[in-house]
Amino acid sequence: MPELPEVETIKIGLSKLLPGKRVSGVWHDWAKSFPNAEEDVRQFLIGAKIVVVARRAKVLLIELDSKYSLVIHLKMTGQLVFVAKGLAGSRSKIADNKAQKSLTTTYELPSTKDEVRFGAGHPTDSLVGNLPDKSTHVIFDFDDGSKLFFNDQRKFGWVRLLPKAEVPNIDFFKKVGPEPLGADFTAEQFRQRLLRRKNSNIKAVLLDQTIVAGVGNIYADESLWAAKIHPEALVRDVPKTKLNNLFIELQKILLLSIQKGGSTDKNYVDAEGKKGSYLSFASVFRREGLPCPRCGHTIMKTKVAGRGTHICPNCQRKSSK
DNA sequence: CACTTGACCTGTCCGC
DNA sequence: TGCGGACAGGTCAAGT
Repeated sequence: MPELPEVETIKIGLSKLLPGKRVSGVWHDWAKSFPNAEEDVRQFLIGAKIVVVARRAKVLLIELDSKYSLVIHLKMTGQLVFVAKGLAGSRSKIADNKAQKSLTTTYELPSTKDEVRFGAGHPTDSLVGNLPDKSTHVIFDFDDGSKLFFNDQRKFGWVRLLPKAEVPNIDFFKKVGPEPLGADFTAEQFRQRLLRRKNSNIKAVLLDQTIVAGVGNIYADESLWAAKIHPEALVRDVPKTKLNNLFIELQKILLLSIQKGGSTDKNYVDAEGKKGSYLSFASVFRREGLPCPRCGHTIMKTKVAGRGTHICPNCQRKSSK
């Protein structure tokens, strides 16, 4: 679920917390979460100091003062939570936590759907003190006693330690498209890139990371609603003015979401374990059955490009001029 | 080659 | 109450 605004929020948070800290230990319990942990990590990670935290698309980059960087993808349910000295559970508690299910419920996030949607304000629930839990798969220890937890309920996400020079050469970075909020990215470029897949439905194209980076299901649905485009419309059939408008709306939505700390549906939290409040501003996402904020028609949920898709059937006509 | 579907995972929710 | 199955959706691999 972390899309561009969520990963950006984590980046902003970690940028205030991590630089200057030196890695003093690393633990992991799931090989796929940290594929090169066994051979390289202790040798190349321990003792290194964090220099800078950056983001590209939905990927986080933690640059070290050695020739290595940590490259992290949270995929659907990944979390990266920083906990200051003394506030986290001890590492020896992991076994207990994992063995005793009851312990994991102590921190369980409330079902955020209602709370976020109906406006409890910016939620401040924190995981501090309850980590690690059974979704914790990697722990970094720092020299000042603080820790960084990589949690992932579904184990789709991963952490990699790569030589800095190799980072731009991994398949994902070679193929990924431009940043939608990049200073030099224009509506014209956006339109031309979408037209590379002019025979596909526009939602599939927005989700295609090689066309534009960082857009996932939430912001695809929200931006298509804002621009009044049906998600199944073929790119070639969408008028130029609407594609230009889609660019503007997408940028506005991404910026608003970053400002609100991202979207928390179930799992996402920021670097300090706090949830984001963007979903309370969402117009269609996870709002099926509720009235469209623009015209009052009932929002429908369908499936497009293999994804759950939310539309206003009145605002977003399939055969719109 | 363009495009779609399946696999990776596990917690949650729905119907029986 | 319990259980099976559908569902969630980012990305890569495999299939059409």
